[in-house]
Amino acid sequence: MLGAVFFDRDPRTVAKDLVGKVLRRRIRSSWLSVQIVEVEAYSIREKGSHASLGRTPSREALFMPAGTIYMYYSRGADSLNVSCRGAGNAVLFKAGRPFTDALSPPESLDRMHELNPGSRGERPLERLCSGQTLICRALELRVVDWNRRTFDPQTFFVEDVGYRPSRLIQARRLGIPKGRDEHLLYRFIDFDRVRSATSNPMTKRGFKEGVDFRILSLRRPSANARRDHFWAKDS
DNA sequence: CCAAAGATGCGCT
DNA sequence: GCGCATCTTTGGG
Repeated sequence: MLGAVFFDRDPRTVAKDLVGKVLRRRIRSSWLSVQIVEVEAYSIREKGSHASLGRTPSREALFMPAGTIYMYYSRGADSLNVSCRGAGNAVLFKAGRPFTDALSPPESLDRMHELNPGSRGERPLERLCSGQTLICRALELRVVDWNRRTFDPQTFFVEDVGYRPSRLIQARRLGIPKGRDEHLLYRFIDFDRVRSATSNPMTKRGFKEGVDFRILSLRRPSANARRDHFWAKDS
């Protein structure tokens, strides 16, 4: 299980490292699993974040220690975040892909389809968790149960299963109104699994490489050199 | 009251 | 495959 130490870092670093990790959720006796495909980072220092709107009871989790679950309800559905280093900083889980292994056998997929049925027939497996609220539906995660709580190895946690993406797409975040730091490239998508992401920045009309998105290769040259290069243009 | 880190269907290019 | 209207439910002004 990834603990507080994992989340006690810059939310952009946490977001990048979360791509490929697996959400584990126990419903009664069966474990449901979703591998993370897309994540967004939010900082209190920019206007896209909920934290920048002020500290209120419903946003309190954002200001609690790194690793605290922040859930909110908007437009008829729940969304999942985790607080990171720096009061008000967090990552938002945007999309994932159903995952099976010894802990979550193929039958677990049936349970997820039940929890998140399509309005017209069963969803394609590849699109079952391709949205922030779809993840929450498929894993039965709700604000009343999980907001302000921490991960728990008995019922809900994040696991490193050893998967390492070869490339990430770094892009603008979704749903950020104009003037709210919408240009920041704080969204990260597994290049090889973009079909399970909310949308594909590379094929979006009007999106230009180097402005609206960029490709990060995660081959193994100096991690520090990479990081400096990637973030050199941030304010 | 109404905007909100959204999702869906339907119509189009 | 994309854009836009429409549906959604709650917290906060």
